[in-house]
Amino acid sequence: MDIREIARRAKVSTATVSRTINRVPTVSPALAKRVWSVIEELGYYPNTQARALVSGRSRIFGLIISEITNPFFPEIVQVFETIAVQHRYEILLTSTGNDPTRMESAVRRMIERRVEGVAILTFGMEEVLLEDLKLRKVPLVFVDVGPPRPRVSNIRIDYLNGIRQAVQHLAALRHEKIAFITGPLRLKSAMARKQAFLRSMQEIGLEADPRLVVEGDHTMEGGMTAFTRLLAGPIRPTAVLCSNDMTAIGVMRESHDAGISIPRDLSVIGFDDIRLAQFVIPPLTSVQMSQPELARLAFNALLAEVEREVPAPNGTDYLLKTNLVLRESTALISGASTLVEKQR
Amino acid sequence: MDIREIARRAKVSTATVSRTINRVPTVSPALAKRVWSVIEELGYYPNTQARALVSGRSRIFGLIISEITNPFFPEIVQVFETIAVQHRYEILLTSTGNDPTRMESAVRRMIERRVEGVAILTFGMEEVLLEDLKLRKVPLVFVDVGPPRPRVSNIRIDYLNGIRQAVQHLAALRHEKIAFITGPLRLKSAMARKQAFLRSMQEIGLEADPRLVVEGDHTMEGGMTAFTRLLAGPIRPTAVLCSNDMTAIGVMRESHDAGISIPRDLSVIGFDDIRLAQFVIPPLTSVQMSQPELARLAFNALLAEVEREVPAPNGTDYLLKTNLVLRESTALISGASTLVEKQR
DNA sequence: ATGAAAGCGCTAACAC
DNA sequence: GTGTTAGCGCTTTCAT
Repeated sequence: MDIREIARRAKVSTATVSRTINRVPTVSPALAKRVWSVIEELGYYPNTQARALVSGRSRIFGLIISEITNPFFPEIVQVFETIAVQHRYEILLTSTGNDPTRMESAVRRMIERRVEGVAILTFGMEEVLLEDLKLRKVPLVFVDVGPPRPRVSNIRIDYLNGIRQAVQHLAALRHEKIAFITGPLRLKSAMARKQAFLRSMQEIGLEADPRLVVEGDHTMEGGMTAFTRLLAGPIRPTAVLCSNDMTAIGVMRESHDAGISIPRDLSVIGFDDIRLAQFVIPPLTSVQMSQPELARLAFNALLAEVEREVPAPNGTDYLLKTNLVLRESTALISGASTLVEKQR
Repeated sequence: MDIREIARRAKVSTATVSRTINRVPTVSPALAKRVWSVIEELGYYPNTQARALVSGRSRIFGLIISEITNPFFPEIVQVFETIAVQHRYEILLTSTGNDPTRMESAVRRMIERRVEGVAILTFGMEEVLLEDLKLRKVPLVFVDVGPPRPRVSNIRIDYLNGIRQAVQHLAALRHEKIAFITGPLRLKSAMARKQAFLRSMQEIGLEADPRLVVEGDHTMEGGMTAFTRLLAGPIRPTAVLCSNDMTAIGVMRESHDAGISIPRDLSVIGFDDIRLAQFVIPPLTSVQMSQPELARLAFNALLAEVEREVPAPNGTDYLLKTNLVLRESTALISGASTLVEKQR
């Protein structure tokens, strides 16, 4: 069953059927009605590959993330997909696991399917592997790390805002010995978080003791290890700020095993505000980097680029703010029972 | 750049280029080499839509799940995708949120893209909405609920095996007042779990008190509510088995708020063994329904159906076992310090 | 073993 | 307004 079959039965040309389906306004209502009724009757659905072939538009966007099993990403995927469907786009999803081989194969698949744009939300720096896409002038959107080029957009994260709030929140609770567990420092995003922490401490005249800044790797296990090192060190922190939520969850886990009660003995703050942060016990205070918002920005960046006639010479920048969300993992240093009130 | 360009530069016909790309063995090595080198040089990638159009094979499978943000699904998506890529398939992913409208739109999109098969892993019963797919003889694979039809396969879950292990584990720890929090009972999978619980209790001569069986909805909030109802009831359970992990996490959360210590005062067991089960405090003992295995079965079912010449009249059944995974949320009823040893 | 050519299902330019 | 028709980029007979 194809467009000709419909044309025959509706006694019109294939062009009219095509116009009807694409809602071209010049089709007379009478004919349109006849065509639609045949379409309904036969349960006809146009063939996307054929449409894509002739129109030169696949209506597919690529979405590259690190790992769908990393709790940071599912919500991004969900929102991205929802918006895509609303705009009649399909998405080609790939988890690369930061494996260059998989990244390469993802790029090949995307080119073969002729994606109209790709969002690279890995926070990594596999930029080189994307040469093939750039060559083809496929619109790209990165987080923080995209090069200044036409058709390459960037979502800039304002790490400082939320981290400053976190530090000031801890300071307000009388904490001074505040530790920071970083992410893998080869990641620009991890480095930026660390810098934001140091700066925030300095701003309020607190010294960020180098012995209280240890490197993690953004996993729960990494958080556990890092916290163990912290405990073994010369200074016992009363609060610890983590470069992401999984790290913070590792700290909570390790604290529990070590008999340290949160928030009574130790205040903990995460970063990202993944959903899981609400589920742990106690619910984790975290610096929110809105995943829905990130997904929305990424999609809109691609869509804007696709629709733009003349691309900006250095791409476009978008800004994503971060904000502290208070829950129950922080308290006054005294260890008194005064818990910080829940925000929600 | 297209296949003609390659043909021209390699001084062969487009047919030869096509054969080379598709590794048809009759192409002479000399020509093949020439063709490949032109392909490399120009960075040519064949256009998938054109191939799909002429070959009639899209090399796309649909994957329908409830919600990617439900921690049960990310690993399934990950494994399904990985296997798909290995077989040069792409996947069209949809979260329906059990919303019939979204289900309908998903089906339409999948037909328009001419998917070669669809895995429906929603544990729901939106079967009616899939009529259009069945009409087109698209291979389908369900969990438990697929009708006996050609080209419709089923993955049958052996709920009893794991739930029996869970009940016997609790019994071995001297628990007798064992509660069960069900899922939404309109779901066949939730009903099957409940039945498995009742039967397991009966098998070992324990009475499943109806007042200890309450309905939840497979969410954390539902687990909290259900457990509250349990606490308000006439009998105080010493152990609670939950229809899924999120429910169990709700119970843990509520227990924490109520000052009930797990596993000292209450043993808790979940179902599904999502990754999150390892992250909560204490790590949750759970009945594992292997998500990688489920994904693998689903993919292979579709692939087998695509490659089968003559479909089995009533589809094919596959079996997925369940097994108890011991962690730290269960203990002897005495409340003594004897913790069950970790399995890993 | 290789090439010429038909055609997959659709859109869009052009003609009326 | 509506129809005719030439492709979109590829695979696949059918000749040779």
